[in-house]
Amino acid sequence: MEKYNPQAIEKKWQEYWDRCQTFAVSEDQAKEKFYGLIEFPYPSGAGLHVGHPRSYTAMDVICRQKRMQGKNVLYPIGFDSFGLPTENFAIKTGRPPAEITAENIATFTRQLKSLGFSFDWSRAVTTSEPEYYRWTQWIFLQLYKHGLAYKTNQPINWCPKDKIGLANEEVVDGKCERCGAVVEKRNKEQWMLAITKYADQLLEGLKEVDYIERAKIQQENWIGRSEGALITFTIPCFCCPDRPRTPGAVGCAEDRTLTVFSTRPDTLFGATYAVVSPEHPVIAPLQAKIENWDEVKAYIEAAKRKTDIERTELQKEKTGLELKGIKAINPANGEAIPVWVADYVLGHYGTGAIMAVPAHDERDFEFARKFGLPVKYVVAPFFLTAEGRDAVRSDKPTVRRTTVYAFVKHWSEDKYLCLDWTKFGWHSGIIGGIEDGEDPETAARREIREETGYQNVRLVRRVDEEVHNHYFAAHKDENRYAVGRGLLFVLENDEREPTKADETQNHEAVWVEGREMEKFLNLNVYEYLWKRLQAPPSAFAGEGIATNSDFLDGLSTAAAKEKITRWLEERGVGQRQVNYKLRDWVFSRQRYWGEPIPLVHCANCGGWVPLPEDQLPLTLPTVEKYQPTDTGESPLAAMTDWVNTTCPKCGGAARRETDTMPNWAGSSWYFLRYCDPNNGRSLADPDKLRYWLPVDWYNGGMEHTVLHLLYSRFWHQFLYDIGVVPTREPYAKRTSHGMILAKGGEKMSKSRGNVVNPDEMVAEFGADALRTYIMFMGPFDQAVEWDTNGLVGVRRFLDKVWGLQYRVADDAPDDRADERLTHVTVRQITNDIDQMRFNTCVSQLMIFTNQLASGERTIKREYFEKLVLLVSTFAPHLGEELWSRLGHTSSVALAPWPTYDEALAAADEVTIVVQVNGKVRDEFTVPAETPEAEVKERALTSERVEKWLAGKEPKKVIYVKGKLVSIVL
RNA sequence: GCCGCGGUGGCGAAAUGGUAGACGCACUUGCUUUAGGAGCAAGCAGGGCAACCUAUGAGAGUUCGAGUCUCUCCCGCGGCACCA
Repeated sequence: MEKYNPQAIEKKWQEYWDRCQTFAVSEDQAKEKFYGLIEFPYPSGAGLHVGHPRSYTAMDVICRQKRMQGKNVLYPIGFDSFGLPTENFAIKTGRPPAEITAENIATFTRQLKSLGFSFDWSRAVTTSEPEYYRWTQWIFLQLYKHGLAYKTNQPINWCPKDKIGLANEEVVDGKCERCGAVVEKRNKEQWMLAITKYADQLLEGLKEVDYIERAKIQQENWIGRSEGALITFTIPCFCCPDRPRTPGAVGCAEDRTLTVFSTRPDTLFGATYAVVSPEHPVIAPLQAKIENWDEVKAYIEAAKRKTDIERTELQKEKTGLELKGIKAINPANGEAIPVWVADYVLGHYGTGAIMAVPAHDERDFEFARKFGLPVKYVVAPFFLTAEGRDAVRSDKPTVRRTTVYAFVKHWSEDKYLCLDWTKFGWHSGIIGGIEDGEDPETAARREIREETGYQNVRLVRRVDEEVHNHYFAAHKDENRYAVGRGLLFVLENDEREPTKADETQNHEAVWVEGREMEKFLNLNVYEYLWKRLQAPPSAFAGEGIATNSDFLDGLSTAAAKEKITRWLEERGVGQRQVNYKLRDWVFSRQRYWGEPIPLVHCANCGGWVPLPEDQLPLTLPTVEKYQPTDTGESPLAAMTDWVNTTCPKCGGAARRETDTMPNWAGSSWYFLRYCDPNNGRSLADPDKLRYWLPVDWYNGGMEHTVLHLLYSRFWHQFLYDIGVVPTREPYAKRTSHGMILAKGGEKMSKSRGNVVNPDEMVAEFGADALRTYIMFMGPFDQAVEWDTNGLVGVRRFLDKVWGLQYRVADDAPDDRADERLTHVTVRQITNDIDQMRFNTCVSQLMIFTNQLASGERTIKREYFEKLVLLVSTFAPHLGEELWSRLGHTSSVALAPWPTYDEALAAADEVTIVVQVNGKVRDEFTVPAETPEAEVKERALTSERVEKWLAGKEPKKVIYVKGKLVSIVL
């Protein structure tokens, strides 16, 4: 008997796959295709990380299964080879990035091949190769020609020490990733891609794809769509002070306007001040009229000087300043409100100005409290009782009432006077109607006296907003629409008069402990008011019914939004507006190691001229120094003979663009190139794209679910719109793997010295053991900690599988237990792979193997063959070796996926558990098809159960087929 | 603060609302072995002599029955972070 020697067999089969091109595919119309994709690696100098094989093995298992199930499987690989680490290494060593990249790719290739992935290596792409980036440049030109690429002055991250523009990814906590200097904002001309034009499409497309929920949510949040309205306030002139402030009226030519964006235009009547961001253009022209200009100027300048770090640190405490002498006229009611400047309002979102509604926005509320600005409630929380005995009845009239809801605290103890309505099942505080001419406080005092007899109360606190409540009042046999106010009193002493019988016939006054109140109260209005009175004052940001809002009164938030927006539009002082958080994509990098932007600037032609497509690729020239120049331009800018060129349009002198593209460019379309990697005429042949697209299943890291996914979807949707690709969405399905952490739950990193090297693991335990262990570690989508001991255990399992080959005998006797477990296992693996439940797959394979290995017996060939087929997806080299030893001459990767029979997987006997009052008291085994009555009878007559029955007659006996009998006494 | 994901033995973890802890690691005992990160057999949540009892972050609820469903809270991780 030979020993399992992974090092030998793994090498043997890797050479076999290379030689036979086992995994090379072509478009085969007769077969159903499956396109599995993993994020291609960035070939860093550090080599492969153990995190890479988690994703690659998982997709490899899936692809191997699909292949065995008869699909034409494309599982490609490539290298995302433009990037900063290589460039930084080049700057440090003076070696050309292309050379460094080639070395790193060689290392990665060796490492990837040593792990036995079923990649189609013949399709490998490298983004830094001119044959590849020729098409990246081509796509850019299409974007440019369709008006989606433009150059603009844009603040960028500037490192004052390195004198270089930094990409967002290079800024960590507001500091330069490399030198630690605090990053400044500087304006620089930048190429931008108008991804915001695709915001709605990108959002819409998410509905038709099968992405894990959190990836969708993150994309939605990033796009950040919000619907609302632009509302124009007037900043009136000073020349005609007596002019009446008619809402929406056209005034003097000296009037200025201030337009704000709000998602809650329904709260317009609650706007008590307006705020502009420090960079808002309305401020400067008003300089002469702002009485405290010096102060304002200083504030604005201080805000400009603040770095990102300071802004985030100072976030807790809001600052701001009133523009004294300036007022803004609310277009809805003509009210003049103060205008403030504050940096809690962002210059780049919406219009850079807001109407502040402190009653209904937490941030405005906080600001208003700090600066003593008024708070006006215009939305009332609304409770509609739709179910139960208090549900509004359509056959009864609704009566409108104004009501007070009062809580009365005991004079010394923490308990409250409440009403217990025994007949109606209500638990409330003191409640009563407000009579004509009464204010809520007087009404509450009167009700307290009438309903409880207590005489002396003192008002402690009131809830500012109205509360609306629509319910059926059983004691009056009518629906009530109650508009109420909440008040909290404290009882001063125990002076009490007798109450009239007719006041108290329905309810009884009771004392309830403070901590019991939440449980005691069972009417939603009271529960709400109780919580509101316990908590510190705050804004009510929810939806409800408009109040104190003139013609909006009584409307729901949705209806009020609609009505006010139309009203504003009719008067030309507002309009519907959709806003996005998403901003255009900064596409320039002042770097060397990226795709050159194929444009030239021609003074004669008056601007940018694209290179003709037949002149692509515009190759990256060889430079001597990779160091950025003093001006912060790309090293390319120093190459005058490259920069100075002729204009393709007019033939005159022109200058090349020296910015390069960001790292995201090449990875935004690589999955298209895989479909036709050597095409010299187009980025890929349309027929091939039509065959392979969309990607059926794309797995990658959570860190790429926002930017990479969004950028590549944007490019793809654009390419769809111009007819280059056949599908609107690139990826039909997207999943994500959890990270592999070092022992102790830390991230693996060179500086911590806790990096696990896959090469060492392969050398010691074999690639198959490593792959299987990585799949066994834990749930695929969760972070897991590395533990080499676990790898030892998996290696033992593979040893055991290996050993089984010597037990196979064609004359082995039938064994029902083996047969059943074979079918159960095939069924489970078949289903679990698709659910990415790889850890339970491996468990099941272990259970199956353990059973076959148990005892001293021979095993049937059929069962072992099925085991080998299943194991081959996780441990392909071992699978191939055993498969060939079983006498097969073609690759196990191309063998048909094993089948199972539901009937043979079913148990012949089942264990029935007997519960008495929910506790397990006995169990017994019966044939699977035993009738219910018989099982119940056996359960009820079992000796152990009878002991618990103690002669009592069961109230209920529940039977769950094949599982349990539950007896309720 | 908001959003998302988690919390189960010494550890990684299993468990269509139906016997909690499958499978693996570590550990213990025995056999075998010149040796081993080797093999085989048995044990392994806690308490109790036992019958049994108690256990899935805490507490309530729904249910004949809850790790699983509902609510409230605590803790950990990840993302966003004044987005009007």
